[in-house]
Amino acid sequence: MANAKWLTDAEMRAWRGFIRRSADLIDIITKDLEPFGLDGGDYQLLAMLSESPGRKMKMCDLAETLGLSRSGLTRRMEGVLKAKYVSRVSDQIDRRAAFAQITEKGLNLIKKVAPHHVASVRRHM
Amino acid sequence: MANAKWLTDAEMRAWRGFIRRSADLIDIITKDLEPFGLDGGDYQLLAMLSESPGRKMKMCDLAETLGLSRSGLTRRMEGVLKAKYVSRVSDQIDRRAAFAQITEKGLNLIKKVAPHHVASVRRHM
DNA sequence: CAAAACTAGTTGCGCGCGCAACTACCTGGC
DNA sequence: GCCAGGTAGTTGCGCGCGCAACTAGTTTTG
Repeated sequence: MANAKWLTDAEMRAWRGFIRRSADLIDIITKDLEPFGLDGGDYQLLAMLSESPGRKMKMCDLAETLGLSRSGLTRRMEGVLKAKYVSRVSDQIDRRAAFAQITEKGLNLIKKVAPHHVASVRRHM
Repeated sequence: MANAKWLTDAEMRAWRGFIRRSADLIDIITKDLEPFGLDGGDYQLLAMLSESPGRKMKMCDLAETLGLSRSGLTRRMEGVLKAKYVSRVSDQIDRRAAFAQITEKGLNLIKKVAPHHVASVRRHM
């Protein structure tokens, strides 16, 4: 069991390092988005929409792909809706559902920000 | 630039995958600690103290190693203090400072939880 | 020494998130 | 058709965190 314990210690150090570095990395890259008035969540949201067919996604699918709860997405939408980067489009077939659609303004922003963001990711990885 | 763009897309997928998987992984492993009444932050705190000389650390050093702000650590301490897993010890030399010292109860807990946690990390990595 | 600059820890506040409860709508069994 | 059960989205609430401001104690500078 001494051997197993040694392995465990080494793995734990790796694990802790992973936790710390992941958090720090996300933090740094988020800060690089600040000058554009975005945070990491906004960026991911706009990026997903900009690459989706029709520039739109159903709310629940978007929440899923962003790793958010439905309520979390509702709140996150508040910001990008108010900034007119995204608009809501109701689904004519399923009247419960709604789409989030990126606007021209949002599209222009993401096109402008993307190179900086990519450079930031590449620089810090 | 087409080539650069292709690389960028591939890297962005990797980056997004990394973000998602990191978050999911931490989430899963945190949930595996719930049966013991701990979350990931409590575990890291107790683990750090249990391995420190004298079973104690200065608050500000502890905050640093845990990747927390000083205020964040103050709040996190509330839980483990109330549960009597950690006690506060004031520094006789620098009277501004305080130590967090893990108790026998906390030490017993971390010894009991560690194997499960390690197994959880190894299983999900 | 005294005054200024710094440091350790706490507190008030706001943010982003998940969970649970709710409304509105759709769907499947009878 | 009708009602039970499921699903999309919103809202109330609480949690954990960082930032800024504060207190109290320490170090530096003149």
